Amino acid sequence: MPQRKRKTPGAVTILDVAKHAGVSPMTASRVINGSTRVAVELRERVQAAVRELGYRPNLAGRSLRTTGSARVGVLYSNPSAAYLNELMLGILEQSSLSGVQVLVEKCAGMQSQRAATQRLLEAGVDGVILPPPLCDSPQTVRELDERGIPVVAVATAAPMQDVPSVRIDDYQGARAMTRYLLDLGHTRIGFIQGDPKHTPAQLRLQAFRDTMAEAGIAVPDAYVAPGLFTYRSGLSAARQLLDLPQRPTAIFCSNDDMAAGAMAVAHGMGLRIPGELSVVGFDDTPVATTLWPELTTIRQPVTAMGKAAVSALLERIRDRRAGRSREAAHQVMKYALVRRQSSAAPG
Amino acid sequence: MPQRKRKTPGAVTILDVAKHAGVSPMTASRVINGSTRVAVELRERVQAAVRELGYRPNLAGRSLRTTGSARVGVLYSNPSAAYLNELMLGILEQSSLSGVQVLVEKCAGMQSQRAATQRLLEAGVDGVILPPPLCDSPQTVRELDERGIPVVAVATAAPMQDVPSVRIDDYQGARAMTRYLLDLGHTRIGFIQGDPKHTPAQLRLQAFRDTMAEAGIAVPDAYVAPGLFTYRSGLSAARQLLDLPQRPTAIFCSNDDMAAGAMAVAHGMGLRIPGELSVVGFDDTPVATTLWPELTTIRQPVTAMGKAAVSALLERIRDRRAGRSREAAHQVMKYALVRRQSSAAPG
DNA sequence: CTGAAAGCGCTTACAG
DNA sequence: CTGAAAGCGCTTACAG
Repeated sequence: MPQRKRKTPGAVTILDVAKHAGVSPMTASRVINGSTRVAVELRERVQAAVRELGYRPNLAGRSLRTTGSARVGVLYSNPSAAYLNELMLGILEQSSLSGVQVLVEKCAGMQSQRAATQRLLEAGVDGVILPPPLCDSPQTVRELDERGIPVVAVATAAPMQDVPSVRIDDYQGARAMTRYLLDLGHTRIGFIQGDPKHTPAQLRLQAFRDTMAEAGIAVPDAYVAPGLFTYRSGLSAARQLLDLPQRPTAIFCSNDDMAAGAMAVAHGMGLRIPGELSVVGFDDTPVATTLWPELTTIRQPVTAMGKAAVSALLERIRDRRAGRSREAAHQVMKYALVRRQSSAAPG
Repeated sequence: MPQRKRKTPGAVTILDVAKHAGVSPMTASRVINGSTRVAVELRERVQAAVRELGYRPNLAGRSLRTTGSARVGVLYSNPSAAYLNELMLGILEQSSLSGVQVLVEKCAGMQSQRAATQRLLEAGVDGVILPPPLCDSPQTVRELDERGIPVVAVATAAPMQDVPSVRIDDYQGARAMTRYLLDLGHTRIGFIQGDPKHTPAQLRLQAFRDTMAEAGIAVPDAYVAPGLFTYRSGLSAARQLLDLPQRPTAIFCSNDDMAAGAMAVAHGMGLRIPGELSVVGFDDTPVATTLWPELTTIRQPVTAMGKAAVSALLERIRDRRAGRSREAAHQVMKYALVRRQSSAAPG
């Protein structure tokens, strides 16, 4: 007999599992989704069948039934390319897992932001993810909120009460980094600020100041240089700091891109890193490991945050469709201080 | 009446469109998918309905019917983090659009590669995407092929006859870059090779040699330094080149990461870029715009290549399921020479 | 605790 | 050229 009915390899469905285990598809579904209300024996038979058949649920089928047809928008303005890349990786990965579509809109300035929001709405998105710095724009959040579109803010340091957020504790992270430099023996520590409109930037600076004050070390005004999170702004800030008569022995940059800029300046001036100058960053984007020496920084689990943002948003969307209403969840992910070769005790 | 039946915003289905246009869902489907076999009048009514209702097809529903349940594997070994990030972005984006699932496996060395392949097969993937350098591993390709798993090779410079591939023309790209440096007036041009096991690396070197030869300029052996596509290898290669008694006025690096390394060395030696040394790269990853000065490089549309790879693989999978067999398609994407600030006429 | 029925949104055959 | 029927794989109510 010609193998007309032969399944393509890998096309094991939940019906195959059910048949193989001698149960109904429903029972198989319950086991696979971890429902407790299944007899132990049946559960084990289903689990065995899943293993033997190599079953993997088809997410298109699942999401068609559960989420219905969800669409998630991402509205961003001008974050670092590397940061956005990593975040999008997480967003797309989770979207694919959850079977939702992703629409991305870029905007620059308030006017183009209204237009971008409009495009997202016309495309029928059911919720929007706001990466920094838009996560801190009350107008943006309000505009979406007024139209009944759920929002999740990513990496805001000042989460709004009723807007779910995914973030790390920027204050504690910057505090840990400052302590680390102090413990190495540095006392003349320069700081390059991030974009002051961006709440994490404010918090990182505050943590730096507080930690220095607690250590009883005065920070001259000239030791805190303005920056905008861009490489270019890191360059000029570092020049400012390194041209001081009494220059710092360490520079704490509010992100990795600015640290890359600071390193370039130091290299240009012939300063050895970390021998004559320690440079540390924040975020741990791919740039950190491309630099030489590799950058000591605070690891922010950006990809995981992207995934978490999608999950949080979907939960919000489902609640809304079901007419439920819950308090906004604020997820604080773990940061990590990653020691690499760009920092050492002062020479 | 309580709005029990009210649709959630954005949940416009093809049935809504059909009703609004006064046709059957099938006719609506045909119009939406661009079938020509529809009367002009009906087509226009459907198109109007799509516009007015803001209809967007639900891809989960579509893919459930068309692709069935496809799963795509990505098997990679050790490419640059930035390169892989960009590629994955394209792969995930297209997968989400096509409603297919993505499974990613990393391997290092032959043994772990067999294990990774095994895991992908057990997960029931219907096809595998091979980024560099695995795209050039005949063993890997053969192993998958023997089990009847379609493969698409990304960024191989030596596409195998019967394995579909997505790539740029590395030879022409490297040729264009070499010409560009020659046209600027450079004659002492150093070259940092990529991993010699990687076919694009071979081709880029060959193009460099050929173009120099055509220009009648001899390339001393010492001007071609070995590298492995890593930042670290770029560092030592650049040291080698810049320590020569008669050092080059320009360095052509086989990728951006190595160019970043070369720049660091130049900065460390106090060489001004591009005044005293031009540095150029290849790929245009995010690193290129993070460096200072920003890097002149060959733009490879990596994200688009990721999308194209998924599409090519899906086509292959569908053909296979339908029992069709076609010749393997080899897609050559456009590169672009991006002039930035790291290159200039010799000082 | 278990299962038969129905349907998520879409498109592939199959009739006209 | 157009449409009624069926089904992709899964899970949500609804009965027992």
